[in-house]
This record gives sequence, C-alpha cells and structure tokens, in this order.
Amino acid sequence: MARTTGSDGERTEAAVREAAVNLIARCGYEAMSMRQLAAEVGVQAAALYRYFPTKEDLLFTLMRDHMQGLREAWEHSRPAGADPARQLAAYVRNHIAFHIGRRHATHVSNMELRSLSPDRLTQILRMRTAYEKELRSILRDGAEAGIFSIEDTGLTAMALIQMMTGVIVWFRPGERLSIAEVTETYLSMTMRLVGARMATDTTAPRVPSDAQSML
Amino acid sequence: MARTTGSDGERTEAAVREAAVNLIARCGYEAMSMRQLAAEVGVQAAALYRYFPTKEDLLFTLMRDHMQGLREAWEHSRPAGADPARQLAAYVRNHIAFHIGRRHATHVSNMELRSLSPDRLTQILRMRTAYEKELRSILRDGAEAGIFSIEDTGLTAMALIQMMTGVIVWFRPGERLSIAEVTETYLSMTMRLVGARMATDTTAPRVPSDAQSML
DNA sequence: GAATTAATTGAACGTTCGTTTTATTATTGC
DNA sequence: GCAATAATAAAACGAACGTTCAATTAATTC
Repeated sequence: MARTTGSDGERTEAAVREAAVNLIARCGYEAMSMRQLAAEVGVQAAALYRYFPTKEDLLFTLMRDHMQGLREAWEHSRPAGADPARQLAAYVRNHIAFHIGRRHATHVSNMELRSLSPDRLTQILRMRTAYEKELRSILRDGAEAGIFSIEDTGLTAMALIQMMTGVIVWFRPGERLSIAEVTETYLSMTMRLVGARMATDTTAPRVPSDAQSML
Repeated sequence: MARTTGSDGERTEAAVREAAVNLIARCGYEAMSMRQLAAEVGVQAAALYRYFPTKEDLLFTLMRDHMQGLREAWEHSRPAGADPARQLAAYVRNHIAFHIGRRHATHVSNMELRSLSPDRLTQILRMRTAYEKELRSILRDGAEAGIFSIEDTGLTAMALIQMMTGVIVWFRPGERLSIAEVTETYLSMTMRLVGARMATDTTAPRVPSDAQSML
C-alpha cells in the first residue's frame, strides 16, 4: 500500500500535532517514540517525516506555537491604558484561562525545554521572558503608583507566575471547582499577595456566567 | 581488569546517587543512559547493577529518599503547639530552605514521576500528599481561629506550594538575592496571601544574617 | 486520460539502549 | 598465606530507537 484514500496533508499534520502534545505530556518527549506517535495518528512512522524533519523539530514547533498563542491571547485581552490593578486582573485571568485550556501544551512547554538544542532553547526562553516582563512592568507601575505594596518586583512576578501556572498540575475540569471559581479565587489571592488597595473595582465587565455553577 | 584498588561499595553507591541526581536533573531520566551515569562515576555500566537492580529502581530510590528527607526536615522544624501563624511561617521557611538546598533532587522528584511504575508512583504521591496535608491543616486551623482569611483551603495550599517550590526554577545561589532574603520575602507574600492578621510575631528567633548583603 | 504531484507504506540501516553473563582482581577473615 | 567474598571490567544480547529510501497509490492538473 502507499497513499491511502481520503488522505490529506493538512488534516494529518494537525492530527500529528495534537497526538504529539498529548503523548509528550503523558509520557515525556524522550519516552515517546515516533512509532508510538504514528500509531496514535493511524499512520506509519515514516509518514511523520513528511511534516517534521526531525523529532526535535516537532517538539520545537509545538512549543513555539504555544508561546505565540500565549502572547497573542494576552495582546487581545490586555486593557491598554487601564490602571495597574485592572491590568493585573486581566493578566491573571488570561494566564489562568489560557493555561487551563491548554494543560497538555503547557506541560510540554514547561517540562521539555532541556530537549531543545541550545539556540532553540534560547528562542523559547526569549518568548517566555518577554511575556513575564509584561507582568513585572504591571507590578512596577502599580508599586510606583502606590496601588500595590511589593518588596521585590522580579521575585513577586516569578512567585505569581509559578502559582498561577501551577493550576495545571492539580486542576481537572468537572471536579469540585469550576474554572470561573478557580480563576476568581486566584485573582483575589493575587491581589492580596501584591497588597492591592481595593478602591478600584478589578472585576471584568460582567460576563453572564455560562457553564459554571456545578456545585 | 576487575576490582580496582581502593574500591568501596558504600562510596561507589553514594557517588552513583549523587551523579544520578545531577544527571537526571540536567538531562532528564529517559535521556540519561546508564553508560553516561557510569562514566560520570568513573566506572563501567555493569557495576551500577550491583547497587540498583534496574534503572527505575535507582530513580525510585532517589525520589523516596528525597520525600523522606522532606518529611523528616518538617518534623524537626515544626513548632508543635504553636499558633497557626507561627506554624505557617515554620512551614514556609522549612519548605524553601529544603528545596533550595536540594534543587536537583526536587527537580527529579517533581518532573520524573511519569517514569515510575504505577504502584511506585502511588507510593511517592502518597508521601507528597501527606506532606501537603500538613499545610492544609495549618491553613484550616488558622482560618477557623480567625487568624487567616482564606476562601478555599485546598486551593490555597496548592497555590502556596506551587509558589514556594517554584523558587528552584529561577533561584541561583550567589546572584542578586541571598537565600535569607528570598525566604523572608516569600514569607511575607505568604502571610499577605492568606490574609494573616499580624498581631503575632512570625519571625524566627533572630539569626545573624551571615552570607547575605551582596547588593 | 496521461502526466504530475501529494501522501503514504514497508523494509531497512546503523546506533544506542538497559541488562546479563562471565571472568578477574582487590580486600578481608582466619 | 589461603580461602572466601566484594567490587569491578569486558563483552555480549536482543530490542528499540530515529531516520532514510525506494516503491506505490491517490488526487490533481492539463
């Protein structure tokens, strides 16, 4: 056999990416074999090399797209010109929503960095640093404006990001808490952590809560 | 050649463990080969099997000892009978000190869980859960006593642990901040996060800050 | 409908992996 | 100093790995 009926490059590539994210998140990049991935997609291992020249290229592509997606999500949801408290609230909401929605991809991007070649590692880390810099800048603005009380901006930013990203470790959709509940709790923990004076209202323009309320 | 002059089982095993922690932390468990590990120790691969029957046994031993060390460290540093604020302060200090002191081992214990067999994974997770339970119980006590104001005890515990453990991702000894500075900043962030009323003094019996002050 | 291109198979290549076996030497106990 | 034991080397095993290549068939173009 060779080309199969109904085969389509775009669909196959998308299937490979999705299966790879799930497999790498579950087994780890090194432990996932190309044959295993191919079997998941329903194809022979050699077919994968039509879309990704090497295994590492596949990993890098997944990571790069994930980081670009994160940046774009933040660019679309940032309230330009708003006060620091509102900006911080938007950052927290976006971060948690994005990471809960893409748990597996986040796992891959955070855990498999060491399997990248040095210059590709640098590329991904640069994207990550740029994203984190946004948070530091919000914290600095708020501290200078006297809205937040923060001892060390850089350290606080790292603490917040670790705390928020950590959601993906334990959160499982459909369990005790809804995404909305988790997000709001994290938001209030964040605001307390940065010592925000809560004169300003940090809640987003009220969206009718659709799929929450499951307890 | 066979047995080398001056060879000693205990020393070799200790060297294997240390080299394994460092190698696994750097390259990952799957990516580390037994030959690579043996070379690091200065021995042939076959010699490793005198001490650990399989590669996974080695990993499990490292993880189990790490978790036991964490439990023992907490048992020695917990202030039994103290108020929740003091207990929380002790928990934070112990957690950060322990994890900064054993960055590589923590990395291994957190990142390589998926390489364990199901029942060994369960063993390690049980130890971890027991340790986390201590924190939840402190938070609950404090909340019930009206010392902390916490929305969700379980969620707050996970957020705090993720935040604190995250130190090992970015902290490098000898850089901008000393361990003592980092620890105290994290402590005050923690206290704000749980909404602690700071009537009680949470500072430890004052130790003269030795190797800090490098800025 | 013939020629071209896209998508995939199946087999193979050389390497490396975890592990086992056997032999050999250092150390220890008597 | 001689037996027993502890610690290692050296070589080998089969399996699995990432990757390549030639062949083959489906879809598209003209």
